[in-house]
Amino acid sequence: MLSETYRLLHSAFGPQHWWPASSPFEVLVGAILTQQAAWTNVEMAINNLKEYGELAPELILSLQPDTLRDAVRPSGYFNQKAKRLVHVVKEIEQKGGLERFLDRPTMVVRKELLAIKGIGKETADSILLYAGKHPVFVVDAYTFRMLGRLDPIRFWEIAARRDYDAVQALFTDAVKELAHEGEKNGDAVEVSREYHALIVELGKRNCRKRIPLCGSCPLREICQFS
DNA sequence: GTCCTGTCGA
DNA sequence: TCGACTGGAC
Repeated sequence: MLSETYRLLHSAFGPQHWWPASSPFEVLVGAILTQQAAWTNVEMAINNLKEYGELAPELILSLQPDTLRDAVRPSGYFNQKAKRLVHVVKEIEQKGGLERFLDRPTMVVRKELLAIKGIGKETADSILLYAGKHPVFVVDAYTFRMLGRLDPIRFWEIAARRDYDAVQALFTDAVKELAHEGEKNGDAVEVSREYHALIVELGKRNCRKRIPLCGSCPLREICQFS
């Protein structure tokens, strides 16, 4: 089911080459700024930050609080996000810097990320998958929505409950299948990166919240909602 | 369940 | 003019 969904999305939308960032640290910053915000707004915020220099831990920690707040303003929740950024960057610098922090067993890093205020499961998994190369699946609002519509009998409950772990387990199995289909899909990291990006694309193009566009949806043949 | 917030498109 | 946006903390 979810393997077929991947094939349909991939052949309709093509490779997404995510995350749109030029360094692991930029992924970290973007992962925090994109919480409940449109990516176009996050790009504005990141460009603002780059006005002050190379996007690096030292830059975040050297900016005055109100300067930082104004820079991230376009991404919304700017008071929270400015503080969140500083706190997260401090924590990770204390642990030896992002690269070294990430270069350890997946579940060890994940547990430490979740212990940092401002990082929940989705943000932690985004950082693991796109800043590091850890094979974890990122579940977001688009994923819950797609599942709840695709097969309400099976998925409505966990989607309505926003059961992150249950949904992640479903996709982890699908990713495992896809990664074992020879060379064509790539390994678990590649498939997970691509799959999440494709679901986001689906959420924006077709599986929209209020007015879904089912007529042109790549999943229309297997979706109960259409 | 509620708060936090700017930007864009229907 | 309003809903939606790759959530998380309390």
